[in-house]
Amino acid sequence: MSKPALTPSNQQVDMLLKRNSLSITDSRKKILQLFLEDAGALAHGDIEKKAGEKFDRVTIYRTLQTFVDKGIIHTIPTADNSIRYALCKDECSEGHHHDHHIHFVCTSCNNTYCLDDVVIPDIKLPKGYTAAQVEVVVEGICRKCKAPNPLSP
Amino acid sequence: MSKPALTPSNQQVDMLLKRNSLSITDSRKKILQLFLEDAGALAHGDIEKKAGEKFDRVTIYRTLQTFVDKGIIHTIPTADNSIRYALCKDECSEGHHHDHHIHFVCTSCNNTYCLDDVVIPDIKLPKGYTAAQVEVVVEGICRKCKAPNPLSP
DNA sequence: TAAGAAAAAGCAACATAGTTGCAAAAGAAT
DNA sequence: ATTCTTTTGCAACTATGTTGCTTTTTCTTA
Repeated sequence: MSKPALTPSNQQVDMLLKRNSLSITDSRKKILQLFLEDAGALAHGDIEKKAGEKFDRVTIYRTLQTFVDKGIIHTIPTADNSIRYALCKDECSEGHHHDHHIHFVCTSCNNTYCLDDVVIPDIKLPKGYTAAQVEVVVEGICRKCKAPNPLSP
Repeated sequence: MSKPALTPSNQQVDMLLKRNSLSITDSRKKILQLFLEDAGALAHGDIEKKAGEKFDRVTIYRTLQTFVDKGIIHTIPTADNSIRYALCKDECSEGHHHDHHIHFVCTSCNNTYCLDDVVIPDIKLPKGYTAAQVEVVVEGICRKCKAPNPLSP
């Protein structure tokens, strides 16, 4: 079964905002809903399009920044110079992100997914280097885009 | 032994350009020298500054793109939405990059280094996902910034 | 080494992404 | 409902990157 894109209830979204001491506004609700509906990651541009020209660009920028600050979403580094955002898991809190999962960018559909179950392996650094955070971005073909080849399992 | 920042000879730079079937121009020589002198990675802005306002912005963009196309430099993904470039090792060729090393971003000096000796470990993806390339970016404190003799500010 | 062909640089204009200050509007609290 | 606070939208601005076209430089070869 693939994840159905069910619309999150208004209450669900409101609760999430309240839990983070954020006032409930149209733009925050709409943007948060977009994240909850979408399995992948969203860039500022995606949101601008999906929100249907309802909100000012600046509002979207500020809302995203607010969500990042609160630990609701996190940024994903990409090679193509566009910041993408995805929902954080519950362990994240204000000013304290724990993104210990890898990010997968599909070169076919151009979506970015958080693979929460894939653990980042230990990286042994040379002497003198201290790691604070490790980001792993894998490029390739995602499950959905995998060619419908009848021979492959 | 650490890499001394010796100025590469003109011939050395010219050879490198010729080997890649690139005509030898002032901007290409200058930019290539900057990469050879610098152990870390450079962003477009860094080059613009270091080149001393000698070249047009567009020329720098196009030169970097040319170098990437030829496999002389490669791009490094960063979280802060600025593309950085670093020299490729010899295995890279036109249209065929092999960046199997990790990238280290120092949060103190803000430099990016290619740690060529650190091998990217195997990442086991969920069923259905196919990896074409894996990018690992480690944030932390680099050797120079940790060193007891703080020479740079 | 001079002349023509090809490539690259420079310029201008445009496009996209992101930021800041401020007034108006919406949300929260009483 | 009124006040206070927060957020929004607007305008203007900066930074970053791209494209078309003309001039200059480099390469070729005679």
